[in-house]
Amino acid sequence: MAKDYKDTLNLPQTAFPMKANLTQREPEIIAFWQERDIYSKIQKKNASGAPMILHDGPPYANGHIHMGHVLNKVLKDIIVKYWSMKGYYAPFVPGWDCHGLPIELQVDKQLGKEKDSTPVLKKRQLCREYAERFVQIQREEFIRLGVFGDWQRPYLTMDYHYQATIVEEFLRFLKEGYVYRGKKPVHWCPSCVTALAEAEVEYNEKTSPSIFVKFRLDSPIHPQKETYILVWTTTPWTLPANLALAVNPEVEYVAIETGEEVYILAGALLERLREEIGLDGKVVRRIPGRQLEGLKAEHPFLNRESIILTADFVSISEGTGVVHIAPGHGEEDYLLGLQHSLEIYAPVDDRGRFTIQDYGLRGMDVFKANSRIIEILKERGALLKSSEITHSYPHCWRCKKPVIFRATEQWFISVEHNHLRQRCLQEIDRVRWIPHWGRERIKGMVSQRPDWCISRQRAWGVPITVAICETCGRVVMEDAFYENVLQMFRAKGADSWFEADLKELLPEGYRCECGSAEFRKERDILDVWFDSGVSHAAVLQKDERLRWPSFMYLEGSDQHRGWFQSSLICSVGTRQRAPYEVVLTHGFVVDGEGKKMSKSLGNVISPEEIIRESGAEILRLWVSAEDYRADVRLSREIIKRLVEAYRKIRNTCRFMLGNLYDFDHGDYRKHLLEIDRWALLKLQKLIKKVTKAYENFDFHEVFHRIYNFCVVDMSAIYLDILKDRLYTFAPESLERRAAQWTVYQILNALVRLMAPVLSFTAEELWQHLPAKEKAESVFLTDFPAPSEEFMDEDLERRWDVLLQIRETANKALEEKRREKFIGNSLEAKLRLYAAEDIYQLLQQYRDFLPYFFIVSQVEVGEISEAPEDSLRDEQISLAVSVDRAEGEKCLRCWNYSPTVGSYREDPHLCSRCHSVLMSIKR
RNA sequence: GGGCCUAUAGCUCAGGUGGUCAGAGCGCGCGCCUGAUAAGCGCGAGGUCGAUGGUUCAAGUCCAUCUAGGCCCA
Repeated sequence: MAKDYKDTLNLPQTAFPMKANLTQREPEIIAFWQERDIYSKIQKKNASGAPMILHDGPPYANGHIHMGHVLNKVLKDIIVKYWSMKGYYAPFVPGWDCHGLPIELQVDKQLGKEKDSTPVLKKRQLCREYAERFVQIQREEFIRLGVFGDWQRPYLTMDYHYQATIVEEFLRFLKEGYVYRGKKPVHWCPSCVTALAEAEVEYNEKTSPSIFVKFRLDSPIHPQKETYILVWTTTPWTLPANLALAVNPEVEYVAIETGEEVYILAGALLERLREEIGLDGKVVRRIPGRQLEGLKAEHPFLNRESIILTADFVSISEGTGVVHIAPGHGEEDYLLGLQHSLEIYAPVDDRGRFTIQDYGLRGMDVFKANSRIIEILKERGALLKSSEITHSYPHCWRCKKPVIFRATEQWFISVEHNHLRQRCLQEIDRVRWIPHWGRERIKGMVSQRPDWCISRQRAWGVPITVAICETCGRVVMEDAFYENVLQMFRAKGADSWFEADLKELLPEGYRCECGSAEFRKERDILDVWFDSGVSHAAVLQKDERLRWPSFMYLEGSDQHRGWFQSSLICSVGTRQRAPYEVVLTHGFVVDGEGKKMSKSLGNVISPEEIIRESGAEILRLWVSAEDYRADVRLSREIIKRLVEAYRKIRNTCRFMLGNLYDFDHGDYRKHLLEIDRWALLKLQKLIKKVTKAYENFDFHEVFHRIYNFCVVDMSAIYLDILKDRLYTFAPESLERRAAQWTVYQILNALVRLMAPVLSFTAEELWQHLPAKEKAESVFLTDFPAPSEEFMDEDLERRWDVLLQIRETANKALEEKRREKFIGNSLEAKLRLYAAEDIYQLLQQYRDFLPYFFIVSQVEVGEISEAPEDSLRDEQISLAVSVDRAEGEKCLRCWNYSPTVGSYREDPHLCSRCHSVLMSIKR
């Protein structure tokens, strides 16, 4: 029985487990961070560093977090951690958006029948409790992701001081003349009895009537026959509010003559309408749209005239090319109405019921009234055709019922006042948008957007704190009054407004300019987008932890219309500049096929299930691996791949750690072999690339670089080759120490490079990393900097060639393995045949080559000597052939050597191992 | 319907200014090893670069159209 030499080897030893068991370990690491208060220590350490403020956009305090939240918060966390390790002062103060309709509707739902009888303050209290609950839930969920931040002191838009700031900012707009009251058609939900913001409306399929109506022209173009202009609409209920008809000035219209009548419509649509509504008759005239302008038509069933106007928005892609205009019931109608001084007329009440007497319409629900209107048209002979169509129609995002467009009294912020729109556009040009197209996107929106409707007729929000004269309707503009309001808000929150007595807030004896002393409180509340829009003032400016303006806002691309824009308007309007220098946006989370995640498709993957199955670290890896500029895909397969990638990175680090168990921490840089220098060179290049990737927010490159470094440079090349040296050399030999020193440098840097992304694993590794002295947490260390000492381009060039030769050698070895000529590569002796440069290179590395190829022996010859059956690399004129290694297998190092058998007491040892054992014994 | 965006192997990603740019890693298949072992190593097979036209001597790479998908808006 031969001796077992295993215990004479230096095999890796580490307590760092191969199996991550993230689900269990992550909470322990979080507890470690919390107990040691690492976040605060980071802030203290960087207190004097240059500020880099990433201002957290507040998620809505409703529901559990989903993948979109994960993507967003982890991206922020990666950036903040990177900045922090770079020494910048980069605190992270998370926030929540707490007011608004969704929460109020949840509370209404819980209240059931009592919702209408519940006093407003009671309801607000319930809303507050509801929001509080989800703030706690989401906070825990965000912490669970390993996101660093001041979680004990987040900002909430319902905090009293925040609410006070909302009022303060609103008053700035008021005092500077941006705020006005006006009638304007807004999305109105008759079921929720409120105006809705754009963001509160969603488009779903709906079946509507599709009717063709004729309006009789006052001035017929035919001597005997009446002339009618044809109109198509899908909202018959808006016809009572019809005040005009619009044609496109650039379009050619035709008059066609039928039996008794003449009809006018767009020429391009004639053929289609012949089929669709059975229009017959021949064209008797062609009329440019602009010539129709100013003509007058009769309302089909009311005693009113309808003037013909021209408008560019009239399209000839459907209908008749003539649009019925009701300025009180449509955005474009409204704008056209303003231009021509039409009344903004909307005879519909809060609950969507008609307020006009005619035809018994009063009190009738407008959607139900459609059929009645159609009947009336039929009776009046004004209906040409009636059918139904299914089309995309706006619905209330909460109650899911169709909404109407209805002119009501609302509060607005004018985007034209003081050239606000222009100033915003200038700021947009100054800000850096990532990706760059974000600029075009928000620019398009800002240049198109209408005035901001900031009022809502709901309970859960910050009231519009104005007092209005009962007599003349003037808004009180008295500073003392507003000072009192603000004092009250700071002390008692927004609820106080609802119970406050105006008389106590107004200066004693205060009278309106008109002489009246009677005032009423405004009851409308502010749009929640105003709440979050002023976070720059409430948080960045007032919170001593932060600075105004911020460096970066980072949200999903939907926020071009949302928070990026409301923040911009709020900040430019009052402070002349954007609250951010850089805006970074990410796409949306979609499934493996690129489809959106939805319950109905059944393709939703929740963060909770991934964390439960694989750990939050896998989610973090997912965030960094994907290119967030486009939509981000998530599927079971993607997670599976990432789990495997994670294991590879972890195991590579574990192996390095295992080989450092007895490292003495001396400085062995003077004793490095060239391959160590090569590994360190690769490390420097990695540090440079990864740093650049972090700087450019290209996190998927961070992942790919680190991963490839682990897989290729380390695992497949350097570490594989290093095993012989680490295991078989004398523990304290300079060669082995040099290898350990190199491994230590690499691991120490690698851990910090990955820390912003793989935070849990980096911390776990850090705690296992042997060192004389080290920081308490990996996050209290500096981000690695490349060392020029190891940048050696000549070395790199030589090694590129050597590695190419190694590939060819591997192919040759594989061939022999297939033939069962060898198994382990150590059973082989390689013969390399090369010419000129390559020959010289190989000669130069002669002694190192067996280790490099992990074979027992290597011989180098001239290319001309290469045998016929050798494997050739055409690119570099190289030939490789494989023989059995000479000598016997050394039972210690497993290399084959003729020296095995030379030692009587150890007949199975090679000379190298023999001398190692001798030295150890000594 | 409009604005912005995306589309390279099964997966995640590379591919300045058009001319070895069709790549990497993973996965998969086939082996080796058993001293990183629920690990490690090697080799191999995979793509008409979403589709169709066009510009050009030459196009994933420029232009147009279309298809699919996403966000926002109507």
